[in-house]
Amino acid sequence: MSGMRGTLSRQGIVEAAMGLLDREGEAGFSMRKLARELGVDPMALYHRHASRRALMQEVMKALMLSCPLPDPSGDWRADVRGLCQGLRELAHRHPGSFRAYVVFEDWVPAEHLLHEELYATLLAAGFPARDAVRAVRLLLSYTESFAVDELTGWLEPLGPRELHALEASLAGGAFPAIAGLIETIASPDAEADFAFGLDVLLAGLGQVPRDAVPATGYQQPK
Amino acid sequence: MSGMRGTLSRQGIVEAAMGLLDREGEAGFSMRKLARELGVDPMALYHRHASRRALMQEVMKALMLSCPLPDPSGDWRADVRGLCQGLRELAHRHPGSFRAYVVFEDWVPAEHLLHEELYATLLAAGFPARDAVRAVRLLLSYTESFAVDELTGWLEPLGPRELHALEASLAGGAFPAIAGLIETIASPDAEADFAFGLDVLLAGLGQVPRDAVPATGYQQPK
DNA sequence: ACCTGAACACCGTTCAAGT
DNA sequence: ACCTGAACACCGTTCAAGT
Repeated sequence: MSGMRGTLSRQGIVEAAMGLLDREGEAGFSMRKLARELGVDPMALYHRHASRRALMQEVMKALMLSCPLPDPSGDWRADVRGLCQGLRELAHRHPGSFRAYVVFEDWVPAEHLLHEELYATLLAAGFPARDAVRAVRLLLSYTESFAVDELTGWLEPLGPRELHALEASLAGGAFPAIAGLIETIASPDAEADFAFGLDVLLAGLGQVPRDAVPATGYQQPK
Repeated sequence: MSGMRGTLSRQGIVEAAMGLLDREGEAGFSMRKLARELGVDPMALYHRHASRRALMQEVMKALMLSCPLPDPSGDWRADVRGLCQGLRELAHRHPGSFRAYVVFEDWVPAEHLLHEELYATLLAAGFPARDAVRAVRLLLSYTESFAVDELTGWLEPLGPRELHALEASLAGGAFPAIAGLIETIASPDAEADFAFGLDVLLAGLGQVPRDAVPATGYQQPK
């Protein structure tokens, strides 16, 4: 892209933007920096994308189009787990873009690919419409929050400096519960913690809809 | 604050910053605009707060200090619900600051007040340390995500323009599950949806830790 | 001790001009 | 048709100067 003479393809700009975002984070991203990397005048970008926001939408689209979507297995719980895990892997592959995606206030049709799989899985498992919509919101916001926490470093063991800062903030004894949990807080385990959350959600989803009586005749998924 | 001659108290700046943030959102906030509102030179602010980031930390502190913390009732589920509901109300009261808080990458000791209540509640309910820490992460990220979605408007019924945009994005029939759920997606109910998610989490939390072996870590229940 | 104001190195974006 | 470059209205922050 960078060396191509006079040619700034729409897609080339989007890929470069995604790379810059992933390398430097949203705070480190700017249209001017992107243009510098591509070796063009900043305004050349505006010929292909009307604004920074429009370009961001294209980046989000590219991001969501590259979200892994494992094939259905027949077991809805396994499928839900796989789809959430795929989204989490996307976050690991594209940390800056993923973070920007989660914070971004617009939606983008490319999200439909993942949503469709989740909805289809839950509907096939017998969830009534309302519960399926709520469950998907729950699963996505869990996975997105968890992944963003990972990217921020909140699921890595605390270093001595961070541990000391935490201990210092507890001085005075006003927070006995936190103080008693300090070793646990200091030693998270991203894989096990993520699995725990999914298990809680799946267990809860298997229980709660029982009392909902939808028009369509709901069977509790087992 | 604005008219006080020559006096810029630390707290006055923080309150004005919180107000500006809530009124205009993070994108609409700047040190210069804040100074303009306070009727001082932008650099006067730096005399009290070393940087925008430091000021933001003070805003986050003030925000978390004003989080409602309902008294314990003896029923851990009710207490968890109340604490999450309090956090959600904080978001409604301080939309811009809350959003900034969720996106903010630093933590602030004032968060301990809410965390302590949640940890104490769960520990008293018999949760082992590891599960309590995981549960608190789960409950907080659920509530924060939900509240941010509310602030973004994703829990208000879709207007005709938005509905049309969604329908247009489904043209071609590639997303039958979404298409079938369109009316449900278009008519969320913030109160009921929030309660549903809490019910799922509480039901799941009541199930999952039972099989966990506290000392060694988590084993997946079947 | 506290506030000011010029200055620096940035932003996103508009617009007229170049090829 | 596509790119450029000056310009505008912003940023956060440094630093020397004022009171």
